[in-house]
Parts: sequence; structure tokens; C-alpha cells
Amino acid sequence: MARAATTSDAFNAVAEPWRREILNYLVLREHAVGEIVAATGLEQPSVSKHLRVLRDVGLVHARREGRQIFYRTNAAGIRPLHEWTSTFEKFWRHQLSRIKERAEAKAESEKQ
Amino acid sequence: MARAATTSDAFNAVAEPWRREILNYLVLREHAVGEIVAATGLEQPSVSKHLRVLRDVGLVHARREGRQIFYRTNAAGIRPLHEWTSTFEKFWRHQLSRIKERAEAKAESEKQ
DNA sequence: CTAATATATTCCTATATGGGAATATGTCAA
DNA sequence: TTGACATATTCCCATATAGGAATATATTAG
Repeated sequence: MARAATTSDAFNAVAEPWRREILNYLVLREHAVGEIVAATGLEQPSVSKHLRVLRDVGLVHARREGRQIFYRTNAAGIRPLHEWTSTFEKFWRHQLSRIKERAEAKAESEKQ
Repeated sequence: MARAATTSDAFNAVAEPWRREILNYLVLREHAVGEIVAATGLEQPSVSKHLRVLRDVGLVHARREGRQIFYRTNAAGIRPLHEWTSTFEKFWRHQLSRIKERAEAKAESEKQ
């Protein structure tokens, strides 16, 4: 079997660095595809394809206005990722405090 | 060009559901490969391959003890993901509060 | 209707899987 | 050393890209 489709869920969709960049760009306010093309320097078809993936997993919303289509990030779609990573937060805090403790103990022992 | 390698960074590595499952399992305490195999129901070679990917991006640490190799999650490796998702938090909060406001306004207008 | 503008889709291709099967490597026990 | 146990790696293959080029679709201006 091959890797899971990028359209299968948000985790796969944001594995692509440009898609994260696009989400960052579209979270402050909506932008037309042409603006995204200009901002990223990617080819227009590439941008459209990335937007398609993001839309399929619900990470962006689209709105047509005349010839332009405006996209904006659907921040709520990022929430599952945030929540999953949050479950690890207490562990890295714990690791950091242990490292700090060791450093302090070392400094103390080297004092005299 | 093909998709980015799963070993290119943590974002790609955790795109695979079983790898997230394994990270969850290994965060509380270290486990030998055989235990991971039993816990997940995956084939041993599959588990080894997933562990290899996780190790290449620094998401797990390994320690050999006799014939067994114990793995544990390196929670700090999840931190970049957590921080990236955190930048969206205020936006989904904002979205939610707007939805709530609308709901309340609607309820108010339907009162009489 | 026709041309121009803005996006999306299709086609093609090199590449990176991820699972299964088979095999290799490393470590310990006798 | 030899065999058993625990893991890792290799090989094969179906699949899903992601980028580039070409083309299709949608909408507006004239």
C-alpha cells in the first residue's frame, strides 16, 4: 500500500510546507488565488492544487466574487492537530524541568 | 516531484496514523518493540519501519537492553507542531465566539 | 457573441511510500 | 559454536503524490 492520501485528513494535508505557508497567509484575512500565487511565487496550477487539498479536508473556505475566488483559513480545522500535540505538552515541560534541575545541580556541585 | 519524505520532518512523520498511535503509546513510558507489536497488532517489520521513521526525525529515542530495544517518545520533538498549531488558536476562538454571539442574538430576536 | 481574465483540471512523470514476505543482524543461553 | 529470540533491513509492488505543461471552465467587458 502507498502512503495515505493528502486529502484523507488535516494531518496529511499540513505535511506539505507550502500548504502550511498558505494557511498562515489566509488566516489573517481572505485572499484571491492570484494574490496567493504572487505571495508564494508558486505556479498558479500548483496553488490551485494545494487549495483543492486544503478545501477537501476542510482547512479553507472558498467564496467566489466575480472572476476571483477568495480563500480563507478555517482555523477550527487545525484544532484536532493542536489537541493531539497538546497531549504531549506536559511531557516536554517535564523533560525541560529535569534538564534544568540537572544543570542547576551541576552548577551547584562545581561551585567550590 | 513526489511528495516529501516522511523522514523530512516531524510534520511528515506524524501524518501516518499508526505513528501517532505509537507516539501516544510511548509517551507514558518506554516499551520494547515486541510490546509495540502486541499493542498495535501490526507486523513486526512494519513497527520497525515506523520506529525508524520516528527516530530519523527525532520523535523517539531508543535504548538497547540485551536483545530488546526500548523506545520512548521524545515529546520535545512534537513542540514545533504544537507551536505552529497554536498560532491558529486565537482565530478558532474568535470564530467560536462569533458563532455564539449569532446564536444568542438569534435567540434574543425570537424571544417575543 | 468574442476576447480577456481568473481559476481549476488533466496528463505525464519521477519519486517516495507502506505493507507483506523473506532475510539479515545482534544478543544471549547452553 | 549453535540455536533461539528480538529487531532491523531488503526486495517487490500498488498507489499517491507534486510539479510542469497544456487545456478546460467560469465570468465579465465590449
